[in-house]
Amino acid sequence: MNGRTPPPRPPEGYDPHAFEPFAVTVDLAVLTVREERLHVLLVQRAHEPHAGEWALPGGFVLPRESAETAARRELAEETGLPAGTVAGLHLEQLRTYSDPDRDPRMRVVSVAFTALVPGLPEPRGGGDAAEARWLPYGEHGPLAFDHDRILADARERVGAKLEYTCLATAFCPPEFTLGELRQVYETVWGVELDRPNFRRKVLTTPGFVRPVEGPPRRTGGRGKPAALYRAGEATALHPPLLRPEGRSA
Amino acid sequence: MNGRTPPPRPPEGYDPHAFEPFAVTVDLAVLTVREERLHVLLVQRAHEPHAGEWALPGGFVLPRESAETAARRELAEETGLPAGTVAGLHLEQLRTYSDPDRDPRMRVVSVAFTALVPGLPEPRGGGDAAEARWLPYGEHGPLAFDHDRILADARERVGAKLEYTCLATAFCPPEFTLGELRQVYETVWGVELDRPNFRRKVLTTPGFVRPVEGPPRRTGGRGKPAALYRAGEATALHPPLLRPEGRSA
DNA sequence: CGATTTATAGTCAGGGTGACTCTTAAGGAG
DNA sequence: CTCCTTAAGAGTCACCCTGACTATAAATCG
Repeated sequence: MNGRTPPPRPPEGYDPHAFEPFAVTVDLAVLTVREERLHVLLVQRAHEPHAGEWALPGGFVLPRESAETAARRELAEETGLPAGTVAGLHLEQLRTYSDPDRDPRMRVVSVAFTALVPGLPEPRGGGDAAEARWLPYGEHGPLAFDHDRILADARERVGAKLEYTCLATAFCPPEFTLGELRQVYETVWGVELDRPNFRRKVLTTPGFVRPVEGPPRRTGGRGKPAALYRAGEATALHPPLLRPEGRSA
Repeated sequence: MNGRTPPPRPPEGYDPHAFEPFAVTVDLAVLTVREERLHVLLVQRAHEPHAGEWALPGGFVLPRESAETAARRELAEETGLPAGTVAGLHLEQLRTYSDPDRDPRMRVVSVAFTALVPGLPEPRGGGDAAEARWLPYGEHGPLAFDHDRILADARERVGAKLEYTCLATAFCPPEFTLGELRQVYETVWGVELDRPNFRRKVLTTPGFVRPVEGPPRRTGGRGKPAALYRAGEATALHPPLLRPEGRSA
């Protein structure tokens, strides 16, 4: 904003229709961990341009919406999740992409968000998407527009945030085992972590997780049953949980 | 972006003038360390709304500009710095503010940037600003629009980035002493750091700083002359340099 | 049943950090 | 000139966190 007079070209006053308008959209990089792999929610575009290609879900910001509101609305529309569930999801602004040529039709500025979801509600492909699916990160052809870059930025941001926040619990269901939590780190970072050391770090960080009363649960698979935990009240991680080698995969 | 059809209301096709447009602006939180205090570059608004009030510098994104380009252009215009100097400055996208009511005139979405500058070129108040000045952080009345929030977000972001990046050198002139570098941390974080420990940490982090050949320089004030350093090639800090107590001032 | 897999407990050495002391080299006050 | 103040820079020491590693318990699978 700013009370500046509008841009010199075109030079008129404040008539909203007097100069070339910008369209504002949101794009969503929705990530989840599924079958020990990082997955992304993608939609197949129904219209030109880039019809038939895969893209991040998203859409236009409505006249009376903030970008955050629009992002939650689009997320609910595209995934078919009930609005109540979407309201509780971790949604974070990533950055804004404003290259003048990023959309061939007109000037479109897009505010990108990152969403981390635990369960895997199979999407329904509502709205303008021909189809919506979870695809393993990296196992999709080039995405439409500049979505490959947005997605890469999202993954990098999430990987970095795992180091110094308690964000990893956002990938897990309400009750989870330490093994599941460790899986999140290993999947996003693309590394293997030492089980006992990871356990010690998580349990000695106050407020990271809270144990759940009651009997342990069988993971359904092999191995000794693991205790269940819930996300704690802490949001930051001091000291941080650094990934093994400076950079991620 | 997204090839979605434009929003249902108004429901037309892709005629850029057919629906209510958004204006897109940039706002700049330009920070520096001056006389052992954090300072912000502010401008006094010349026009309504909020005429006469202090605000962050910024302005409209032009039709063929990206937000980053617009931010550098506005920074040069408002501060009077030569374009070459501005090109080398550290400029980073903070986040985008899109509340529907943040500007009373029309729908304005603003991409906020944070800039860190070393020296203190006294600004000239060009452009639409009645005046431009460096003001100590916090010692300014409420700012126009939602600029107080933007500024607070910028300070928090910068404080966090000092922990795990080499960003602090962006506050320093090309050649600086470790005392000046330490001042940056102390000023932004609002804490006192142990001199020997800070020195050890900086010097043992590969690529953080590089010593400058030649004689040491007198700081002009009292105390033993300090050796000079330049910024190194490293950008990340592994392990990080954590502030004493979880949160900043 | 034994092999495998995973959870969980525990040990141990090394590195980084916080707290601290000491010396050196400037400027300022008398 | 001398003493005091200030800050740079060198060095010590103990503690905590971490990575590497071993061991045990409890489940599934063949």
